[in-house]
Amino acid sequence: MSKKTPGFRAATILDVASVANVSKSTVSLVLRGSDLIPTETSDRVRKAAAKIGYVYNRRAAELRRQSSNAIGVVISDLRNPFFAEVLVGLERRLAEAGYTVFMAHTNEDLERQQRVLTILREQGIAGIAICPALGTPISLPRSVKSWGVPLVVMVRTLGGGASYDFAGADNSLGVRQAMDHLIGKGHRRIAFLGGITGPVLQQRLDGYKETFTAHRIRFHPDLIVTSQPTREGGHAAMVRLLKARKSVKAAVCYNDLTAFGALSALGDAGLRAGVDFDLIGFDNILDTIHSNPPLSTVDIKPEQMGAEAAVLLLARIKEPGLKVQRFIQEPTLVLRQSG
Amino acid sequence: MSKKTPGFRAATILDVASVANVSKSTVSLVLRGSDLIPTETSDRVRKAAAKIGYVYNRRAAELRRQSSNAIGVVISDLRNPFFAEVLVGLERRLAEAGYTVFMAHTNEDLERQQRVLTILREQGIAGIAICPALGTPISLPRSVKSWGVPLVVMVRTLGGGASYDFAGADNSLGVRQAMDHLIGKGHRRIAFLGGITGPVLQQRLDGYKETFTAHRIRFHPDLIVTSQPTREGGHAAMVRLLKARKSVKAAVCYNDLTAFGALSALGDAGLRAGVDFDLIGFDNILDTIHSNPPLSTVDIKPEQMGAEAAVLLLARIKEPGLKVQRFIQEPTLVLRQSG
DNA sequence: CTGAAAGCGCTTACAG
DNA sequence: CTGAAAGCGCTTACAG
Repeated sequence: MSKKTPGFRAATILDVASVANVSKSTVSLVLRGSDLIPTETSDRVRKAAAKIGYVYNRRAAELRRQSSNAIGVVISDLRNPFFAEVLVGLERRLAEAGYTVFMAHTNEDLERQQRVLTILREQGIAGIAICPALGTPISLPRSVKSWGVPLVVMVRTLGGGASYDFAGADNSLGVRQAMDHLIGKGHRRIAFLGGITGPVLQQRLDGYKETFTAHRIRFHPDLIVTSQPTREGGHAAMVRLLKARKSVKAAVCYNDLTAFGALSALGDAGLRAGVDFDLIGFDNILDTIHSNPPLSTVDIKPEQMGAEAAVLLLARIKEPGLKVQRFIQEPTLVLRQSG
Repeated sequence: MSKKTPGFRAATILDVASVANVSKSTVSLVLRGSDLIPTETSDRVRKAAAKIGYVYNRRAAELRRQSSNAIGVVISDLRNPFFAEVLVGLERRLAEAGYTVFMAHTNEDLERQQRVLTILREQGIAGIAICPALGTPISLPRSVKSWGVPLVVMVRTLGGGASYDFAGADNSLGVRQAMDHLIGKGHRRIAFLGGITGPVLQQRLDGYKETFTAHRIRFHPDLIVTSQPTREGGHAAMVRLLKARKSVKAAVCYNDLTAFGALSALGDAGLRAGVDFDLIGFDNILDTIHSNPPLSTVDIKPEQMGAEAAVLLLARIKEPGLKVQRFIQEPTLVLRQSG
C-alpha cells in the first residue's frame, strides 16, 4: 500500500469543470463520450482537462458503476514457455477488448493459488482466467461462480462432474498422431517420456495406449518412463530409458520441455535425434523450431489457445447466462528433424 | 467493463455491522486489524463477516485512503524466457510484500507501451516496473516521475542524462569473462553473434571489443554478425558466419536465445559445439542447462534480477526521497559443454 | 443541453 | 471503546 506524494493533489473532474466553466456532470459525460454534449462544449472540456493535466480516476468510476475492467489471470508455471505463450495470447486479446490483466503466478502451489484467488476477488475483477495448479479441487469453478465472477479454465481440466468454460487441446489425439507417425516409420517399441500426474498427462497417456490397441501392437507398461515435466526430468527419463531398454529407438514426450531434456541426454550418449533415435515433443513452443536438432512435435498453438480462452471469458462476461463453452484445439503434427 | 450479476448485492461493512450489532466504524477498524477493539468484539465482527460471506472491497478502501496495492509491470518481450524469468522473480517478491501486479506486454511496440502506461496511470497503481521497449525515449522516467508514480527500470538502460532507479547487469564484464575464457582456450578469432540494436547490445559489444584491446589481439569488424536476438536470428547469423569465415571456431552470443539458434545451425552443419566450435551464450536462462549440448553462458540470474527490481521499487515507494538506486548484477561465467 | 443531488463502499478524525 | 459524519472521485437519474 502506498500513498501518493503528500502535498500533491491530483486534478479531479471538479477542477476540469471549473476551468471549462461547466458542471462536473458535463465533464463526466464528455469523458465517457456521451453524445448529449455539443461539440463546442466537449472540445472546451477536453482542452481544459489537458491543460490542467487531468487524469481519469478509473477506480472511482468503477466503484460508482459497480464494474471493472480488470481480469485476473492465474498461471501455474510461468517458467514453462508454454504457459508464457498462452499468457501472451491471452493478454493481447484482453488488451484489445479494453481489459487490463492482474497477473498472479502460483508456481503449482495450491495454497498460493487460494491466496491469490482471494486477493483477486477483493480487487473486484471482472473475470478470472486460470491454469489451475496441479491438484486443484474440482470444486474451484463452483466456488468462483458462487462469488459471481466469470471464469475460464485453461489447459488442465478439473475432472468429471464440474461444468465450466474451458480452453484446451485434444491431448489424446495429439499423441495418437505422433504415435501413428512413428509406427509408420516402422517403430514398434515406442516409449513415453515424462510427466508425473495431472489430467493432461492422463489424456496424453490415453492416446499413447490407444494407439497400441488400434495397431494391435503389444503394449509394454515399462515403456512409460515418468519424470518431472521439465528439461531435467526429460533428461533423467531418457537416461533411464537408454540404460533399461536398448532396443527402443523412438519416443514421444509428455511435452516439449521433456523432449529438450531427452534431446540433451541423447546428445550426451552420442546419439543423434532423427537418425539414431526418433523423438517427438508436444505443445510446439517457439523453442522447438531451432533446437538441436529442430524438434518434431504436436502443435497445439499455445498463443492461440490463450487468445481463445480470452474469447470465451469475454463472452461469458457479456452474457453470464450462456451455456457451458469449450474450446478444444485440434492438434497437428509438425515434422522437423528429430523424428 | 462488466457489471456483476444483477439482483445480486454483495455484503458491505454495513451489513456486517448490523449482524454484529456494532457501528460500521468498528467493523472497519476490526478489518484493518486495529488494536482499539477488544477481542470479544472483534471476534464477533469477524464471525458475522464470515457468516454473511462478506468480501472486503479493496477498491473502495483504496479510493478512500488514496492508496494502492497494485503495481504495474510492463514487459517488452514475454516470449523470451529471460523476461519471463525476470517477471517470475519480480512477481514473487511483490506478492510477498502484499502487492498485486498489473501485467502488460508491449511486444517491443512503443505505441503500445505508451497506451499501457496511460492505462496503468488511470488505474492509480502504486508504482511501475518496466523493461522498456527498444527505442524508448530517454524522457520516460521523467515523465512517469511527473505523474508522481515510483518507477524502476529493468534490464535496459535509457541513456546518459536521465536519472532513475535501475536493475540490470554488468553486460560488458560478462562478455569479457566469456571472451577471456575463449582466449584462454587458445582462440584468437572469436565472433560475436546476434543483436541489432539497444543499450544491452551496446554494452555487450563494448565488452567484446575491449577484450581484444586488453589482449592486444587485432580485432576484425566483420567478426560481428548482427541478427535479431532470437533463435531464428542466431541460426541465420551462424549460417552466415560459417559461410564467410571458415577459420573462426568460437563465438560469444548476444544472448542465450541466439546461442540456441547458433547451436541448431552448428548441428545442421554437422559440427558439435564444445568440440568443433566453442560457443558461449548470455543470460543463463533455465533452458541452457539441458540444451544439446548444455550451453556455457554468462549467468546474470534473471529471476534474482526481477526480485532486486522489486526491492528497489518497494524502497522507492516507501521513501520517495531516496537518492537514485542501481542494482547491477555481477555476471559469472558458467561453463557447461558448448565451449 | 446542463446542474444539483445522491450514492458506490470504504476510512478517518472527532465526539462522547 | 464506539458512533455519527464527512469525504475519496466518480456516475447517473432527475429537474429545469
